[in-house]
Amino acid sequence: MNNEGNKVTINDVAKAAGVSKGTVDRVLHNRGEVSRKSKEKVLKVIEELGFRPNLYASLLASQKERLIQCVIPEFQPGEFWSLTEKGLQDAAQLVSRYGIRIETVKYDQYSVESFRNACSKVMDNPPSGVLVAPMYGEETLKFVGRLSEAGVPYMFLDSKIDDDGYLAYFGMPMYQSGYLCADILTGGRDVPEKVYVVRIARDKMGLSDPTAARRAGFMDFMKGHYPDVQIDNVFIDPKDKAAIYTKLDQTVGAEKGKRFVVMFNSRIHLVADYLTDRGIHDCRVVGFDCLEKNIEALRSGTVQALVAQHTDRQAVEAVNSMADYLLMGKSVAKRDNFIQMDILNMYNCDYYL
Amino acid sequence: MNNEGNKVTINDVAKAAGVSKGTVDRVLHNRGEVSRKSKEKVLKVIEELGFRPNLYASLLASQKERLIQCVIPEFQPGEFWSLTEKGLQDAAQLVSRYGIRIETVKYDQYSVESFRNACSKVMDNPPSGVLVAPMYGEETLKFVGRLSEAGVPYMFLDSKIDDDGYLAYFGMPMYQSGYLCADILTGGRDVPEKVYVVRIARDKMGLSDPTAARRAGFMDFMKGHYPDVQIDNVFIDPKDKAAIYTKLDQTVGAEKGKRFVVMFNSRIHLVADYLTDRGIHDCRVVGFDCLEKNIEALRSGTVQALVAQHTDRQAVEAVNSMADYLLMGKSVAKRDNFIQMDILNMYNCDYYL
DNA sequence: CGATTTCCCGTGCCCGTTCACGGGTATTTG
DNA sequence: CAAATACCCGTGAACGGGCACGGGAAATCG
Repeated sequence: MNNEGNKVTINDVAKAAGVSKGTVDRVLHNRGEVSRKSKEKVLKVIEELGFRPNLYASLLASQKERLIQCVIPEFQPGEFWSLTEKGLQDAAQLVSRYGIRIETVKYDQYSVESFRNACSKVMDNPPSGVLVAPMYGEETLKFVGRLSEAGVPYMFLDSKIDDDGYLAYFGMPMYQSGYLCADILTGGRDVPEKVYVVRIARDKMGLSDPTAARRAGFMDFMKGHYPDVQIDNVFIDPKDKAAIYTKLDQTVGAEKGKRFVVMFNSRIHLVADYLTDRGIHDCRVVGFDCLEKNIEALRSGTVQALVAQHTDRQAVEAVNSMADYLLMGKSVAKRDNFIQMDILNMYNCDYYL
Repeated sequence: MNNEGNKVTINDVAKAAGVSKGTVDRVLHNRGEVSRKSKEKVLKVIEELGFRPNLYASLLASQKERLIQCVIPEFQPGEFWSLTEKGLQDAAQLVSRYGIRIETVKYDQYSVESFRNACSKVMDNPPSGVLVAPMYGEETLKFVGRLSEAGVPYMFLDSKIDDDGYLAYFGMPMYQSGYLCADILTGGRDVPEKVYVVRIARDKMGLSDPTAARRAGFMDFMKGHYPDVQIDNVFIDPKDKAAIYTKLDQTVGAEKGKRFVVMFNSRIHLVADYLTDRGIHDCRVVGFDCLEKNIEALRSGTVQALVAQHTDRQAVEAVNSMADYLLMGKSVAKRDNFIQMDILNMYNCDYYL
């Protein structure tokens, strides 16, 4: 019906419905000024003829600019979120020719205040669509509430909040990533009696740890497969560089022989630096995320494996489906999109980007 | 210059160059009838103003259908090439709105004759562009020669032939994939004194083995890291199902204790079936490619890891860049595109597709 | 030198939608 | 009953590029 040489134009519809194309257009974008009778007739004809507006003509004629705003945490070059930013930029280029502009609004992930400000900034001048990487549940709920009121569609990136107005979610299965990581760390090897779980992160007061699910997956795997292994948690505040070394000296560095080390956020390179400096080579080290510094640690052999996700691709997909939605009202195929988990080691990391 | 609100139209260019838009258009699609002087002037102005034709206007005006033909081996559902086919279908949907149609022409990879036929079929009605997954070097050279003559641009998929007229190549780094595979098979484990390299493939007379480079990478790794390990080659013709079992009984099945098994093509699931049937559970098995049957073997634990590539994504990228080329004469960024190598195990395979 | 050919180039319509504008009825108001 | 007000609806000019057509100027020919 609407396949192949679909030559049905708005004029055909108009003629068949006994009205003018202006009226058909008004019906299509239901912007009123049409009698109930005409509207029904037009709708029926559209259905019968299988009319689908020509995308090109439509976009050519309505040169309106659309804006997608993306709310993500701020970052230093090379940090985790920079890959997301890169994806957003790539996507921006792709959709720019559809008259869609991408803007990122950044916030300090350690400050609710800052997140709140970012949200207000978005609301000041409501865009056509919003992508948000949420850290603060409560605040995010308020934010998306206001978006809904304003009729602005939104999607979640990376993390998801318990809400049901969102159009789509793009992220990683966190629990499974922890499980996978545990398998890579141990798989088929003689496992030492002690495994160090290092956490170098600022305490976000009152904020749930985004890697908590990952940790849970890891723990469950260990409990199931190696119940006797002792797991040492090493918690370090990253403010003080020296503190990291001191703390690692007391734990990982204090022991001899085969040890396993794992981290759940993206900062495994800090541990790698430590191990290199101290000349420790008998640790099996596994971490997360494809930062440049982590890759270097892979290449040098200090870190054996990384579990990574193409957060850039994730961002691209999110922007694309938002664009599809805005441009042609096409709602997304899957609401929750889990991106693939990649295992990187020194032999395949060079082909990753 | 050409970023943001790029409002430069063909009329602006015409005015600035002191010609009419007709002339600019002729230059753009270099269809002649333009004096050398005008042409240069126009080209210069285009560069200076950063003019990029409006895709919509262009497509709206020239409603011509373009056809991209893809020559790939035929396959049974679930086999290696089915993923490529899927990618082609996905891509077809994406570019259909630009008036581009995708058609696949399949050939029997064990018959030169069949390949030759496929090529003639393409030449009978030359398309706007061609993607080809070549198996026969000589024949492919003849084919692309004829394509060049006809002015039809072409790209290579999966394998590359020694030729220099191709627009782009999308594939996997074969040698490195073998290296990676060896690392996964052995990495950090006690390695048995014997490793079985199984090859279940029809002999393509006179045809070079596409997995040869992979084998070489594997061997080099082993030579470098485990020079004392004996590597047994097990070559089986797949015609006879029983032959597979017989041969495996004589080799892999004949031994007791920890053994390693590896295959370089996509048929590791055949070995998995054998091992399951015989109740053998102490083999470490690593193979290639994300077939449904291979994934099942991963899930059941018979195969421990797969090295895979997103051949679907590879196909999508190839089609996209061909489309970009055809639509806007944009030549591809990278000529040789190596796709990432993925490591799959039972914990991440469910998130792969 | 006039006639013909070649080489270039400008003009104008077309593609299918969007949307501002203005006009024509039916209804209400003074 | 004329005038004002709703309420609907048709018209036509964009939007930016593709391309057929035809015509003017220069070069070639007889």
